Amino acid sequence: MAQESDCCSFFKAVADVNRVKIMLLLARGEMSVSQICGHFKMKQPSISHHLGVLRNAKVVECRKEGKEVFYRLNRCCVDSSCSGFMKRFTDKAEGGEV
Amino acid sequence: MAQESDCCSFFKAVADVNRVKIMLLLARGEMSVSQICGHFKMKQPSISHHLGVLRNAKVVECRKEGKEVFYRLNRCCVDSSCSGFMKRFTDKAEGGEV
DNA sequence: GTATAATATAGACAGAAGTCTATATGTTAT
DNA sequence: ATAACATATAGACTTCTGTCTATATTATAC
Repeated sequence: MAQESDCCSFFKAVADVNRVKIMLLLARGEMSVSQICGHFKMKQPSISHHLGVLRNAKVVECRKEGKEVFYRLNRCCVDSSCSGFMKRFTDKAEGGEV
Repeated sequence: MAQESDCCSFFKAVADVNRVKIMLLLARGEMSVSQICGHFKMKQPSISHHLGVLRNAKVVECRKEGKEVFYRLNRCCVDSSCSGFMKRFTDKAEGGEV
């Protein structure tokens, strides 16, 4: 099925405290990078790095407006990844090959 | 709330392909360490290491029987961690402090 | 054009994490 | 007590990851 890498890209993205904090911020609404930076001690490049990880994992999406980039949470990704993951452990069909 | 560390211990545990594979195996039922080893190329100490990570995160539980240790999946942990995590992003109350 | 601002990228570095070999611990059998 | 087996732990090594500084990129303003 080779689905582990996908599932893991989500979970790896979410396995960092600062990234979860960013996600919680974005859960309140769209935010520019500098606005996000305002909530952390980390430097801007570190924030950009985390946003990149979240973006690659489809956990957040962004849109450009002028010189700013606005990020928003992709709740669908969070929900489907979590739900899908749970399901894998109740679905008896899986586990045949590992 | 300082809940991030807990949530992250689960997600860190789950953010590794081999650990997810172990979990999928255990979803089929209780298994001894050597049985688990039989499904991987990794050496036994590596398996034990991963089991330790999963155990610390409460993702699996174990019981000793003679010289063998049987591990089983703690579905409750998986479900509550995933559900709880999803909830944090729909619950508007959170996000006040980060 | 140059300057300034917002974000991303590159590279260095430290610390975390995964895998290995070797060994310790604990359990059963002889 | 000794041996054999199952599992865990310790330590070394390598790779991955998070953070930083410095710089590149892109957009606006002058």
